[in-house]
Amino acid sequence: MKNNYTIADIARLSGVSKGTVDRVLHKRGRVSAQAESKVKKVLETIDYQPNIIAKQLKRTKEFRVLCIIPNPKLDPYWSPLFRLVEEYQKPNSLKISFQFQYFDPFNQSSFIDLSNSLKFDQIDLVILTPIFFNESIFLISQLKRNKIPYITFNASTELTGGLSFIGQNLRQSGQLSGHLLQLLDPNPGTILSFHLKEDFNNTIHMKKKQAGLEYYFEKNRINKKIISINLTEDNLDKMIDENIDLYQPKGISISNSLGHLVAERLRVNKLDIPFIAYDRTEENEAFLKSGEIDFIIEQNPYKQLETAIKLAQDYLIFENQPKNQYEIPLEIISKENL
Amino acid sequence: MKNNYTIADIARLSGVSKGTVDRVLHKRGRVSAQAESKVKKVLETIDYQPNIIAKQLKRTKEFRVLCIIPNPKLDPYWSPLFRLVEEYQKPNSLKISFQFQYFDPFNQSSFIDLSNSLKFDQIDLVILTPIFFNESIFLISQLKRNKIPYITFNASTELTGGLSFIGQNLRQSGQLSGHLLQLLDPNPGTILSFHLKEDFNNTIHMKKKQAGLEYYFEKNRINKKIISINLTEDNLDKMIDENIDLYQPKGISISNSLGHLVAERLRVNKLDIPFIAYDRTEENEAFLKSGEIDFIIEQNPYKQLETAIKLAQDYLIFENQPKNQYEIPLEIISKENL
DNA sequence: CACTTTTGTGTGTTCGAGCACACAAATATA
DNA sequence: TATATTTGTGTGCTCGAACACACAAAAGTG
Repeated sequence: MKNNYTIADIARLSGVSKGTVDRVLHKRGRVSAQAESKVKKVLETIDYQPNIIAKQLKRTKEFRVLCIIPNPKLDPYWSPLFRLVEEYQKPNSLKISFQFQYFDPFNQSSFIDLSNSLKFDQIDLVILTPIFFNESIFLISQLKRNKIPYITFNASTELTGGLSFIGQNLRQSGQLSGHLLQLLDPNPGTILSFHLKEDFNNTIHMKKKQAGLEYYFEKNRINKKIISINLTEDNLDKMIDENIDLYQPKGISISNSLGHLVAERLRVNKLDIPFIAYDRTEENEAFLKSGEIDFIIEQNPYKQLETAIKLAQDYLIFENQPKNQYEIPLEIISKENL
Repeated sequence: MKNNYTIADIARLSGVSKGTVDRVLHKRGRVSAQAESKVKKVLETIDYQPNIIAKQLKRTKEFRVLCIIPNPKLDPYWSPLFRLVEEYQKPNSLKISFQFQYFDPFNQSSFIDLSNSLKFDQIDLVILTPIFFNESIFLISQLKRNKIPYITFNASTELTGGLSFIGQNLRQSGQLSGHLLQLLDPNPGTILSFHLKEDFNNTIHMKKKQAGLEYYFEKNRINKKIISINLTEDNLDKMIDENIDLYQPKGISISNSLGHLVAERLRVNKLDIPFIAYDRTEENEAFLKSGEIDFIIEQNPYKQLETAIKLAQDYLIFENQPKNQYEIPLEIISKENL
């Protein structure tokens, strides 16, 4: 059961030189049929696992990882990523460099511009957040053409071919949101589902959460009507007020991290409507404390990107194939466990 | 900002040989005052980070990690650990070996026996589950005496000195349990908190969960009375029935993974009482589906041990000091997101 | 003063994989 | 048959840290 055979061991066991063993292992030709069979016979009896440490020491080329992420400055949801950017930008002795490129999470054309400006010459792996559906598909097709492995996080594209996806089951999070709303007010009525400042049809996470929310009430045959409202205009406050006034909802959910905008209206209008928000931003936490927000469903983008980076290192250095998908559990935050 | 200085670089820059640089770096003496100051001057201007890969290649000694965990065969809660045991027992090229030692999670004397039989001669790191408070303290004091770094997971001992702890905030999970029970039935009344087959006073996780549960109702001034019931006898079924009958509770919680034993009684007696169970065992999942269990709070011991193992490797090989604590988020499982 | 011991310094080898290179033997081409 | 080319094989160097070893110069001892 003991291991740790080296190329020199194999050479000795098969009666050839380590150069020949190396040629057999890497299929580089220049080996006679006899020599090859001798080596292969030995390889069958032992379990040879090359020493990755030695392999990495020999490597002179630096691996380059490109991270395409939303600008942490433009959305509090993404701001925790800053710490990771700082940590992984400094040089290390592992011969892996990380390069970060930002786009505006509220503006798809900034994602397009970034995609077009990218050069994949010397990139060994890409980590990206495909929050814009169509544009991500284009970018990913480019990666495939260039045969660059990629890891997605936070949102999935339903496209196979990536090395790994790290994130939550968004549909499930929608269901969870529905369940919590139902617990908070079991009476029949209307649920308002707000989609703020984003293009609902092209932003994957919104669609999936919405689908999960609807599925929950449908599957459990609960007498509640879900009204989905997209607001991209400037006078958000007024629109939110009007919709709440119109529908008199028994519960409110929101699909991105801007819940505080809705909570603010609840506070101003002194309304006590069950409200589930997403993401642990400072603003949302404040409204959770003061009671306008009943639960926050936290997605932990920091942990997602951290996992992606660790997987990338593990893949490049130790040649460990990651699992297809890693689910970061949803955290449910209430006033009590803040 | 570029890095990757080698010992040879430093030798050249300071006008001495790499042997001398090495002696300065490792404080092994045999260096003249002049030579030392020359080398130190260079070290101050550059940011030398030794190449860990080369360091590890040179290492001949195998690191030995001892994992002291509950026997996965004796409790369904721990059974997922089997996969990890299998995966990490096979040899790798990293010169780290993992050794697993089991104790019975329902029997503290088995933990004592195991503790006494351990030899720490050639152990470089210990990973353990300190579910028995007093006995763990003794074991940990031994580890400290032998200066063996250790990582705890699943339960914490409140003792400092460990490398890292991986687990959940148990107190918080008790609060969460209380919150969910409150949502399921907001009326005043009694909550039964069962502690089955375990010594309440010596099992940390039970105490902490209980404290969290009580704190939730206290802090929010909710008119509910918490009754804590310890059952270690054989005729559990009868005792559970009697207590439910006596107190007519508005909600039930349990502090370990044996919730299915209570759920079974709810089914037999056709009772519809809100019930929060812990841990995603097969039995619990079945009762979640059929409705006796309303929520399962999952602690994911697999992910905990996996994290502990990864941290151990990272610490030994790459000399990365882990954070003091890693929280694995609690997962809330309901019928909808099973 | 002759010697032993200590101090200081540089050189060289090892870990294991990977590859360049030297060089013989076997074919191919003139 | 003489020369050129291909095929097959082994040797040896490299990556960077760590440490053994050789060996000088300096200091200590009789």
